[in-house]
Amino acid sequence: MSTPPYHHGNLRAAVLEAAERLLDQGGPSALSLRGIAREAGVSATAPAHHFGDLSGLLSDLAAIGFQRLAETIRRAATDPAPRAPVHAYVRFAQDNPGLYTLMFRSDRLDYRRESLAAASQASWAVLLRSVGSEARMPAESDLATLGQVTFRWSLLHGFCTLLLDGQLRPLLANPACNGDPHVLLDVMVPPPAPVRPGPVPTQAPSP
Amino acid sequence: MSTPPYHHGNLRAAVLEAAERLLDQGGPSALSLRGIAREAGVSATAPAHHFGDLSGLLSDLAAIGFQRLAETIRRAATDPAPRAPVHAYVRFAQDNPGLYTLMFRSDRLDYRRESLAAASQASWAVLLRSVGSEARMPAESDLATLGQVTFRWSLLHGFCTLLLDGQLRPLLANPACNGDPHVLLDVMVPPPAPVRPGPVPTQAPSP
DNA sequence: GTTTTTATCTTTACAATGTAAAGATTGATG
DNA sequence: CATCAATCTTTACATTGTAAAGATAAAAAC
Repeated sequence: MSTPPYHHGNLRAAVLEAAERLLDQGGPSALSLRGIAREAGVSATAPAHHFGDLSGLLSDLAAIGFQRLAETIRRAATDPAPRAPVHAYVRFAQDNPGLYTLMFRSDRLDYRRESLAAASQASWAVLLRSVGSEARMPAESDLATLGQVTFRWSLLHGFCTLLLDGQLRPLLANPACNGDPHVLLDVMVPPPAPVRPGPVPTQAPSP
Repeated sequence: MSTPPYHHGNLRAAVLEAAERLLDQGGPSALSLRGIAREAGVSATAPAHHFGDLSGLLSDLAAIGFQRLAETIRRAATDPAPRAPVHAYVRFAQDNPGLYTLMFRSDRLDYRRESLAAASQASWAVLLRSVGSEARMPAESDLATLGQVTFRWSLLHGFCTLLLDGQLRPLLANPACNGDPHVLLDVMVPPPAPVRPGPVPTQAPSP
């Protein structure tokens, strides 16, 4: 058997893959710099050269998560079913519980990182477009649009967070749910969900 | 100056207070078993005898948080303003960011703990009552009630999580918000919010 | 083609953490 | 008073993040 070469070649990608593997197995708490290096088959301090420190590595991983989530929503938006994006969002969280949790654990991330800031901002564009806004940044929108965006994201993110945290288990134990979160999701999400602009039925009037 | 007595007296309460002090200062990531012991002025392994391990200590602290949150909602429910509980919930998260974050970080908590399980279950009762249900457990409710509960909690929890995580900063930077999350909250929360049962306007019909 | 530089990876080292085990102290119990 | 049990301390060990210095090899310079 040949010893591995001193220079890995593309350790950066290998480390991110190793990290995601551990993330899928043991959740965010299983992500240690040394553990990831071990999984990737390199020395304990090798990743530091590529990512700076642990929060740098996790931030790049979270950035990948935001990119994938945005892509998932973008793709689901082409589905004729009006609530396809909603279910796609939740399914993303279900399919990638560790990654989704990591993405919103700001104490382990560094939002000054270029990669994470860009990916996060790109998610905003997708979100704004989903409520019919042409703006690319929330700062350029009017209050009603902000309300819609906040409403949508809060509802979905809250649901996913509670779900992954196990807080919805008592609800899902109810026979009417049959253990399926999407049943709960269907009775929770307000029905019309206009994709294109127009009057906002579930919105409060301006004070 | 007299040396402190070998037996503290009520170290349990002192440790919890020390923990909350550190939590308020540095967030959940500042909570280490040794650091808490240091803050309480005892040896590093003293808390272990009262709480077992770190997750035990944090679980008891989170349980206190759930009790306080439930009490906050209960008190706000007597306010004539229909949306008082909503604002009270968000204000609780704003006033206790570390505690609120800890309460929903399941990877550091142990829900098999009596204290935490009881406090969490008590929160359910309050939540169910807020939508007019008489049930004390979600398992006893019908699907429509579950939908309402899930809707309310997801929306509020999602908003608070995003807020504390800093994800709403781009929105709050919008001049219309004036940096106040409650402005955003007001345009987000659906208006009628019936406290007592009746037809549910923002709810989807059964499929 | 040889030398120098630079990026990449390893080894070593150190402080901090969680927790297990054993010992010290003290209030309670008989 | 003697014994016990609860409480707290000391000691010890494996693990972590990360800084510093050394080894290796690819790339660049000549």
